[in-house]
Amino acid sequence: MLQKVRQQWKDLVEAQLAGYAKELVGDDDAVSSLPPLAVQTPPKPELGDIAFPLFSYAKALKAAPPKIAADIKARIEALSDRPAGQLLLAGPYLNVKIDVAALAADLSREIRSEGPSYGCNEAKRGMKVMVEFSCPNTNKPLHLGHMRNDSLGESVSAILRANGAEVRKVNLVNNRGVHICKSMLAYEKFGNGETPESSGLKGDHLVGKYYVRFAQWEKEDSTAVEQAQEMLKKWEEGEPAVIALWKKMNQWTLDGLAESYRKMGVSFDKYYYESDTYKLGKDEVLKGLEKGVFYREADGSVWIDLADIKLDKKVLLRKDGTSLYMTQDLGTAVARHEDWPFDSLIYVVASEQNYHFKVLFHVLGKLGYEWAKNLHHLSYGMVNLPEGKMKSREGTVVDADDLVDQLTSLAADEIRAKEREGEVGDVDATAHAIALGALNYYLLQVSPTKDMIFNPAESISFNGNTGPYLQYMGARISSMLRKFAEVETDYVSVPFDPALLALEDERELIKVLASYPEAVAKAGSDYDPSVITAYLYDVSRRFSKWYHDNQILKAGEPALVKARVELSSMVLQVLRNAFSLVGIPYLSTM
RNA sequence: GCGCUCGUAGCUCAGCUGGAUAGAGCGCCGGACUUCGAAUCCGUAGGUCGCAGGUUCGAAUCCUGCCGGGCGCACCA
Repeated sequence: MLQKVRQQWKDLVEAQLAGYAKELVGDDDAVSSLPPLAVQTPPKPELGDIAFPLFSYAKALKAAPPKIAADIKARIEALSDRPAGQLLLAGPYLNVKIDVAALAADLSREIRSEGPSYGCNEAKRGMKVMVEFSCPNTNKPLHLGHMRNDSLGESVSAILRANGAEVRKVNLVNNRGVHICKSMLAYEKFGNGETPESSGLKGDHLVGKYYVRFAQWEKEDSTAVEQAQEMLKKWEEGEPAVIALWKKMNQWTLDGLAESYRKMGVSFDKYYYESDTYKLGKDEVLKGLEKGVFYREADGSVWIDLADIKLDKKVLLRKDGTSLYMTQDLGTAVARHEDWPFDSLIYVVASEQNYHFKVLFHVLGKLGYEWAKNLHHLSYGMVNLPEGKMKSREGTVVDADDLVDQLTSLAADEIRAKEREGEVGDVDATAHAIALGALNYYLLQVSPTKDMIFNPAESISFNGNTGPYLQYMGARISSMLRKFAEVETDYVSVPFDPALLALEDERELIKVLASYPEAVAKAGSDYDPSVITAYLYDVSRRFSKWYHDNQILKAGEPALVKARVELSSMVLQVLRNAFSLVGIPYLSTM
């Protein structure tokens, strides 16, 4: 919306620059070789709303930028038909102060008619995008690292939907392998038939307990790992007792994970299990061999030479003909494309695997899959603690369930401390929503590629730049609108007059609201939820300052009340829309 | 050693497709509640944007080198 206004002015200035160049220099070459016009935002509101820096035209036009700015300004002002707004000179910049009242009028209409879909666009209309995330192991519960993954996966999926894509969220559960056998073995040896029911432990925590137990036992018995490998062999041979134990324990974990996901607001359209996919890919590799894009070593193993992307050689099939991680991922990608012919597939996986995905995508391209060029690895950095890395051996791993519970109980304490139980109604549900808002916002605030430090003390703070702060702004506006609703009948005949929103804070707020669609588009093309979190904070901060300094319901003049209420309700709609993209539950009271 | 990645205020982070005095939050210090919910708002202090070159009218932003942190470099996943 703001984009449109900007473009309008850009076209106009560009056209005038061309005309000006022709007059000044005289030939068409001078016109066609003009540098492109940059569009910027002035650093201070009093300098205008749109800025056109003219430095780069000095050479071509043989004139000083301030003079060019002045001349272009004069030319535009001489036009009879031009967009509403005012031109300002600021040295080498030609700035525009746009007609914010007109913008506000359009914005109000648009937000009212589009509601929850205000900000959405059609950029990816018709595109099928698969998003893979979470991918837990079935030998332990989720921890903080998974939470960053899940937050990103959910958020990116929502963002892509807002950009018009058809999204399918998928999970690939890692339910087989030696590490799974380790917890099985330890359970067999030390479990004494314990169950989630008998122990009172959540299934995934119970299984995790035996994974830890294995690590302990491994130190006492040097044959432990060997025994686990034997168990894996039996699993692969389908030995009934092993399969039965595997099924039982996997189910415990999966039930536990399902509960964690529910608690975290995470869901999937489809689950894939590695036990079904781990043998895939062999055919793909053999096809590649036929095509001559791979080669076979004397020992029978199959390789690809990655010299063309300046990497080493990589094994794709073992000498005994069995699959590897890479083989599996090749096969899984192909199988999924057959399942659901996506245009693009996004893997939300930690940056440790950058190399793996670089190779995977390249190999798929070599195999001739044209969709390979639309595969994307959404790589994210580690989550560390203030003391350093999380280490399972040192017991510093932050458990996902514990964290959510802890935050929920702190939020509940806060509600009680503020004596808001009555207004809030369901304290637990509200506290839980606050906990999720706090967590998702904290995790999504940081650019995905960067490692981040998770400071528990800071994450549980509900003040400052936090999820609850944003939720609070939403709740405040809702509260105010409820009050307004009681007297709304008095205002039905009062029209919304956007010209009354002339304060600087109001102008800025309107512009920010009008730029929301651009934030959604950028978040979508960059696969970056932090664009939305930053946007949310910007809107909230501006709103709270304005709201603090100015009265809304008590503004006096009915027309002014109406205008400010209208602005507030626009802010609320945008907040809610953006909340839904980053996993922050909206609360009408808190 | 090679590759990828990050290095901005005491701490946690924005800003990075080059542009006008580098921004927030936390913390510190100091203000604002008989007034639409103070989970709020305002103000002060705090930065050679890792270092050195280069490109440019202009560099936190682009290029090169160096230094420092992280990750990766298995016929493991």
